Amino acid sequence: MIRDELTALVEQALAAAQSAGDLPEFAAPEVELEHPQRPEHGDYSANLPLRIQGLAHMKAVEVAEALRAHVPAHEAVAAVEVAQPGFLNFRFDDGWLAAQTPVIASDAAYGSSQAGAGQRLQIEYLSANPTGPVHIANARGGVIGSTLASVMRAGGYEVEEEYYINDSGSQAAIFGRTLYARYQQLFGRDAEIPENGYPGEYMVEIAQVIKDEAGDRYLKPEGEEHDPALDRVGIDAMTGQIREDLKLIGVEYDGWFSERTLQVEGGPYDHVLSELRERGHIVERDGAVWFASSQLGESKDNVIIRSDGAPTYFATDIAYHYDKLTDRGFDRVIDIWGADHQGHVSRLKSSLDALDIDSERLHVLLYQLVSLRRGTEVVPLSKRAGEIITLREVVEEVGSDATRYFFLATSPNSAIEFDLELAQKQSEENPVFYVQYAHARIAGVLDKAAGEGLSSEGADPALLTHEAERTLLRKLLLLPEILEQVVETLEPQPLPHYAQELAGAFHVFYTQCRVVDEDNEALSRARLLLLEATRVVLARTLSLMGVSAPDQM
RNA sequence: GCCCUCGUAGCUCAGUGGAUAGAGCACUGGCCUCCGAAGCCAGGGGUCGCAGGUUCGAAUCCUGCCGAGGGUACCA
Repeated sequence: MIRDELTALVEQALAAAQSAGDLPEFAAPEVELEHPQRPEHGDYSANLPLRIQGLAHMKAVEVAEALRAHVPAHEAVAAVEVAQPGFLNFRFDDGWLAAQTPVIASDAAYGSSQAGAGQRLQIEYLSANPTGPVHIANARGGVIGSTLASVMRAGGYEVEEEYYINDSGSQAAIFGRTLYARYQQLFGRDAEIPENGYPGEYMVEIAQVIKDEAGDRYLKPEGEEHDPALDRVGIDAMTGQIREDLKLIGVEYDGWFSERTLQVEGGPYDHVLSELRERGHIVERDGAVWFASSQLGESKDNVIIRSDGAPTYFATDIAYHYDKLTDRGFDRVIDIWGADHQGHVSRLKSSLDALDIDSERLHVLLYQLVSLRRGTEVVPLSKRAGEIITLREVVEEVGSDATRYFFLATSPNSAIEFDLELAQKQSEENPVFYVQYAHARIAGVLDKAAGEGLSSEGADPALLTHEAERTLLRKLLLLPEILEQVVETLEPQPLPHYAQELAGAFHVFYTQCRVVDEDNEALSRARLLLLEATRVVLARTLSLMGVSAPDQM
């Protein structure tokens, strides 16, 4: 991308200035260019002179002058200027800028890179317990995860998206007991929902579906334990519903991984346990088996097998990550978790290190929790509370595009509040429509032009000299940098903000520059080309966010 | 108590070492005989929680304090 080329110019200027004796020899920090806020400061700015003034024992402005004298010529650069208190500013050449239009317009994958080429990356996200429907707070992880997956693919990674199904353990057991109670009730028995069970109505619906399909196959004599096969049927039904609900917001996985399969004889769970035991990381105490994590600098030990013989979530999670990072051979794994799992990060990483797996290959991205409100009233989110606001309900009211945009535009580090009462209103005011409207407008103009027999064929981009045209072009050139930033920080929020800026630049252009003009066909063709380039970048940005790019609204 | 995250315009939030801190919503005023007014233009509104420190330069980094959310289970 252009920024890297200009960065190289500064590095070359430094080396040349030093070898010419205009600057003393010293090891300089890495050169980084930034975008000045004010247009009069140019398109890119290097603060290197300010950072090395001490090393050079010179005033920053003098350093900048020495560098400027050695900056090699470049087709994209019209001017290199020194500004107080010691910046080195670069200004684009208008001809070069305009010439980027056809390059962008013809590259549907504009902004892609090969940063992750040859690396297999797994992103695991959402993975809500399959003990109830997906609710709106779960959706935040789904939107972040699916967007990151798209962006990482654009960054050259080979990406697999996975949902980890917690189908064993105590929550699954309680789910099974609740389901059996509901199932029995359908046969007229006076069964009670267990304490800490799942009282929601959806359990009745699942029981009904099972009864419709299997009749009384799972009905045992009163007082007898229920058939564990019922649990699996129930979990499968719930998982199927989750899968369908997530499609509503454009979340689809490459794989669904069952926690239970880790525990087969001789599987990852057995292996990890014996491996940890051999390496001396296991202690037994109070009838339970512990991972001796305090020896590894953790604040405490952690139970991995409870005194009732059942593995904890932590134990199977070690096995799960072992499986991903060794057996399945991913180079990197990204887990996206709600902040309520924050305490789990450090002990999981320490367990991987204990198994000689470099825990740096695992990135856990935490997002702060979503709270729900209806007006001034706080709505509880727990599945074990009666009321559940499902993702499906919210999406049907607010729409997938507005929901995704809402979750993408805020930093994962900020807790957010979803107000159901304002959801509809907020959706109408959602900036996503501002962006989509830009896309629809472009489609409309291209359509009109085609109707009049006009196209961008043979366009001369050098005619794009209007201030609004150049501003728009400058925005188009930013996409590669935005994608690189998301790949590096694993935070998606630059995408929607960029989309909004780009749409804004387009709307200004549209207001000031008439595209289809019978009296000036050459200019019309050039502007149509600019529209095509803008459409490529807008559509690409929206597509990476999982938001639709409509031709009409 | 200890650990993690947050505190920026009336509201919702961007901005994580640069030059005069931004956007959307809300508010005030203006712009459609002309490609979509879901748009554009102009305006008001800020001690960037508080106090120190580091730096040529701090909303951004460090320390302390205040406030909010989360964690600190033989739940997941």
